Amino acid sequence: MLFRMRTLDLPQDVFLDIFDAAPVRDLEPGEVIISAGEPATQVFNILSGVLRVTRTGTDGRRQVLSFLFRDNFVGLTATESYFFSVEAVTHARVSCCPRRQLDERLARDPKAERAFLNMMFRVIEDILDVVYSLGQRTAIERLAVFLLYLRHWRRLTDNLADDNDPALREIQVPMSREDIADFLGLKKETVSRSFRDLEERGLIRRLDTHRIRVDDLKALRHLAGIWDFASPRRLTAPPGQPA
Amino acid sequence: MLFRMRTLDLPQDVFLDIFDAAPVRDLEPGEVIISAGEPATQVFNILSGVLRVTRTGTDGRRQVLSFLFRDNFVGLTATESYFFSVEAVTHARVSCCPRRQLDERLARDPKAERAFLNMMFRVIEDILDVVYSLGQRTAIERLAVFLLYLRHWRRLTDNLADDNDPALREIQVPMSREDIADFLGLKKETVSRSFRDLEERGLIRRLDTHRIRVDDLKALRHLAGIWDFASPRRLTAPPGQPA
DNA sequence: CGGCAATTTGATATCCATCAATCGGTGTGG
DNA sequence: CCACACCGATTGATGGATATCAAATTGCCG
Repeated sequence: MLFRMRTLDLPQDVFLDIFDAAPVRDLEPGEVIISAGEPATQVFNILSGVLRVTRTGTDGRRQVLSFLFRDNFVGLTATESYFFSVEAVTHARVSCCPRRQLDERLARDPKAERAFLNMMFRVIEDILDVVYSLGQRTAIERLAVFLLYLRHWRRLTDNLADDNDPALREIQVPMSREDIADFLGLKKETVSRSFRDLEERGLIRRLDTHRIRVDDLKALRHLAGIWDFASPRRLTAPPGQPA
Repeated sequence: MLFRMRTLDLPQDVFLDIFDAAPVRDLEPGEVIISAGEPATQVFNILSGVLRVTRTGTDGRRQVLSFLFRDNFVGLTATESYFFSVEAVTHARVSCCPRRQLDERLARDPKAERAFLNMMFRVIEDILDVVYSLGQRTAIERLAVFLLYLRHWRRLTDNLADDNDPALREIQVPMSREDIADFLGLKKETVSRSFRDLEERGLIRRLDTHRIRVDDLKALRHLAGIWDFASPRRLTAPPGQPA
């Protein structure tokens, strides 16, 4: 499915080398690389840009299952066909590898398979966070979590080890309000209003549609009920940090 | 995390034999076998009964992440400690195995590891169904999906290969309204009202609190927007069935 | 600068939550 | 066996959060 390959704290790239020789594809915003229902023959590794994984019901309701960032990958399924679609949100570069090749690699190399398995656990834990958000959190709380999620991925893609790095005072929001809404189980108008609420409460400042300045990170984290997305996930401030 | 070990269509029990010699524990309703935060030292295989996997926020909001049925198992995590709790819903029997033993088994036996990996994919797909439900479906639709989900598990635990088996006209609902609510992201009163709505629409009949008769399975499936939970998951009726 | 699409904002409607009362089954003690 | 108490479920009345519909504004691209 969708994988998180990059973390600040784990050895990585244990099997990403299958993508080394793979062809690279450049994607325009909106371009589709996986369509629900097609045979699942390829896996992709994201080199740059942001993509979205979606599932759309017969009545047109769409759920964004995940966004994909650098070094994430998609495409592996238990079934013979994809049950989700994947499209570019921004300009993006992905490398494409036949699924068979990954299968063989995993079958041949126990270490790779083990690494893969561990990442599956991470993925499950990530998705369960989403389940908790959708089930229990209010609109503004979901948005707070989402902003921290974007901040987290910015940290990973840009290799910013320091949580206080000044670059992290601004959060890049590459996707549309509608994408955010479909990810958070809300409507785009509600997302807009929740941004305004966060701004009125003094937690953030909207610089423009796709750039948010964080004015009160502590309060944002408190509202989100989560400290960060690093693993192990912290529900409270790490020791040494002001709670 | 939480695993689906039993399906109607896949070879199974590839590595469940580690549980053969494991000690068995009998659980009273409400009894806890895993507490969030504890070191993740054990894995469990459910022999009978129903359990729930929950995650509770610091403010007391609780999300039921999953229910567990026969031949499901729980306990493996990417982290050193559990980030969820597991309690018995009904009387239940589980067999308990040191996590280390499972780890070693998977490390030693590539076939087991591969089977494990495949089931992880199933789990992810199941959870993504939940994500879609929580994000896009209304209360009554979520309940319709939930009833089909219980029906599906009844089929698996009782080995009812025939989808039209008369035993499946009644759905057993072992958990409380509050458990259902916390699973579906609703409140218990809303669950009650949605049951009544389904009854007023003629789709079901409440025989008693924990037994539901299905009067119009086709309509229930249509409302749920899903045909069944078998894999590959069908969004429409299988060929040969009346749509 | 003009025009289109995305976003924001406003007014209202709907769905679900909340608060409160009643119902119904179960177990206990008289 | 019945009265009572307790707990979960149901139902009712009301409130609040989010959706919907519509308009105004902003941003973006030619």
